[in-house]
Amino acid sequence: MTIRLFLVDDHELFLTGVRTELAGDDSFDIVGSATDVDDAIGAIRKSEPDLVLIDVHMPGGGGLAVIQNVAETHPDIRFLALSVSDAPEDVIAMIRAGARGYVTKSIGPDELADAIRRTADGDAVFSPRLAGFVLDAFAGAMPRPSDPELDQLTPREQEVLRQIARGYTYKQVARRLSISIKTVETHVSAVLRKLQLSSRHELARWASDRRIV
Amino acid sequence: MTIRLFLVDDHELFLTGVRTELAGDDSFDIVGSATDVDDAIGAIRKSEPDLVLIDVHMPGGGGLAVIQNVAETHPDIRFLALSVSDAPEDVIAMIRAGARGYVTKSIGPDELADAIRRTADGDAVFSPRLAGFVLDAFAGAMPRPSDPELDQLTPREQEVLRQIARGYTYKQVARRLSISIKTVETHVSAVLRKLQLSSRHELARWASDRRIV
DNA sequence: CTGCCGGTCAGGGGCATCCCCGGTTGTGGG
DNA sequence: CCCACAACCGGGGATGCCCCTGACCGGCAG
Repeated sequence: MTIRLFLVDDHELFLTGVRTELAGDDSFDIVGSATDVDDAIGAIRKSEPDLVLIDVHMPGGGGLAVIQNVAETHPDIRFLALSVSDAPEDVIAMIRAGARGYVTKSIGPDELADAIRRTADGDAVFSPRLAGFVLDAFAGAMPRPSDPELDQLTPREQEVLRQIARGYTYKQVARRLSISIKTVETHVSAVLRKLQLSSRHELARWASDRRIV
Repeated sequence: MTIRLFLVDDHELFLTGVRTELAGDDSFDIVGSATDVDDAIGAIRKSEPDLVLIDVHMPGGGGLAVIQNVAETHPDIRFLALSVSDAPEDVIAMIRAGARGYVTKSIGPDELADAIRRTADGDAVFSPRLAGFVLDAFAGAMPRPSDPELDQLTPREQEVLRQIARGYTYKQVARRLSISIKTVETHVSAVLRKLQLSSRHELARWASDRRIV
């Protein structure tokens, strides 16, 4: 059984690469390709492929827009995301939109062919580096990457830390959390001591380094 | 006269795309390719191509490391950077390292062929979107992007701003610049007023947004 | 010569930050 | 039952931050 494949990527050269590499394999039938979001949506609806290999970053909304549009009318079409990015935000966004797999462009031709086959079969395929964190992210209601630095803070201290990192003064934090200024000071002192920092400025840096906002 | 070409990209599929698209054109002779930094350096030294088409972002130092290594022994080999990124830092870094051109991967096959030919001829080739800012950056000894926000600050105020943005206290800034704390306060007040900000926290954010460090 | 501007500095006040000390309440484990 | 701990709340003090007013100097344009 051949897999009817559709390719979407705004880089023509990359498109050519995939097309060339998969040409020798007669288990694939490339029924079309597109280099921008609007073309992709229209052409996929017409050609009704089994699977769409789709780039994440494209002008006009990216792969996200394509998946969301096509899935409304054709929920049976599967999507395999293919991107240079291995950023958690991108992966999460694509999976949420409905992509059944996500591989980075550093993948080799053989692994790509295998990934396509397995995704078409119903598997969820991820590049090795991504697999771990995707499982973390979705296992049991998002139990966070568990930072040992952050874990030594009590829940309330973490809450105060987030507010301070956003630039609020003690007074503002107190009002937002409905506690007294003195309590905020207590928590901040504890946070600074536990994290070996000495001022709210360092704290703000520390937090932004860890994307806590 | 055929151009001896060497390809470097950690994405095999992209490599295939370029190779396939350029195969029909007999003005190019692709003498080799590599998918990582170390292989590239060795293979380029051996094959001595006229021009190297090189990816910017790669594990192990990226295209930068390749150019810097090869240029030491083979200053006659030209480099054309090819990247998904159109970030100024990347462009500047590659040009400084010695690349003779920089195009993004969204380029079409025909334009790529043309860019290679022109770079080999001695032209400096840039993707249209990049051309403007590259000229800005290098015109007349780097006269800064001249931020109108920053220009309304006196030189001394800008100096103090940088120190504050790095997280130093007034006292520390005073010592570092060999002036009194009161003078630092005066400058900071002026900066905050001119930039319509109200605290050193906002100032730190403002500065980090503009990469002033 | 007279302004004007950039850079320097001082006093004083208001508030923010951070630390020290102290305290109460509630929860859960030995 | 007691102890540890999280969360809450105080006083007081040292310092940092930010603003205001006012001042002095040197250079430069009108």
